[in-house]
Amino acid sequence: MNALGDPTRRMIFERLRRGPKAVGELADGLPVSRPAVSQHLRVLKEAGLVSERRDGTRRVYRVEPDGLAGLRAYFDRFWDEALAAYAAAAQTEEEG
Amino acid sequence: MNALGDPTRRMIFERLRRGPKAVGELADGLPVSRPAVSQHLRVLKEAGLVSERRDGTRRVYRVEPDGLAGLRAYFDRFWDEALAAYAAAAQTEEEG
DNA sequence: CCACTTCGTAAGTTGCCACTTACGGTAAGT
DNA sequence: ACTTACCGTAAGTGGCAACTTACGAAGTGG
Repeated sequence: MNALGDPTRRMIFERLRRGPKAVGELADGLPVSRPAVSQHLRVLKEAGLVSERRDGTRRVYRVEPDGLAGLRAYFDRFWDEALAAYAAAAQTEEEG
Repeated sequence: MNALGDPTRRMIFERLRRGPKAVGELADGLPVSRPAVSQHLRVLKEAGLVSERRDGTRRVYRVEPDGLAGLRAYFDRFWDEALAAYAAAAQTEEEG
């Protein structure tokens, strides 16, 4: 969650959702240098949102479904609770 | 999305999902001062995640369902695309 | 009218983090 | 062995944002 706070990191993550990409590929078209992308990928990796596969001298990164599922679960739970609280408040107001 | 990057702001938002709360209420129990909470609430408000209602000298904040729905939609779309890309990659590998 | 509560904002400071450049390491080709 | 491609990391810097304190505005009650 903290990991997706940075806009650049979100761009990287969004590019990765289309499919696996190497670091250089990701850096092309992004307004930051390749090392910067590399550092962002480390953060995303530590957050469990991406994983890495070595392919020769290249490192191919891809979205990690489990990490993404965690985020989804977080928001689903949030959604449910918020909606329940909302309904409860509306009913309380109706009764009062 | 940027708005939920900060941990303190997430705490505030999570407290708000249980139901509406005033600024002072939110600040109690949080490790930051009341003005800090107020500033965070402004950010959340500009992001469309919370809304404000005046009640005497108090300002009661609550989660804005539309904003929350936007986040949910973002992740749903992300989830779908990532999964589709994943399935496509798996099939390509199977064929190859 | 005055005291009290609740809050937003202004101003200033500090710490962090996103970024760059420079470097070293590993794999593949010739 | 040499070169080239691709990448992670170290080191250093700048800017931003999260925080504090201080203050003023708006509402309520005696």
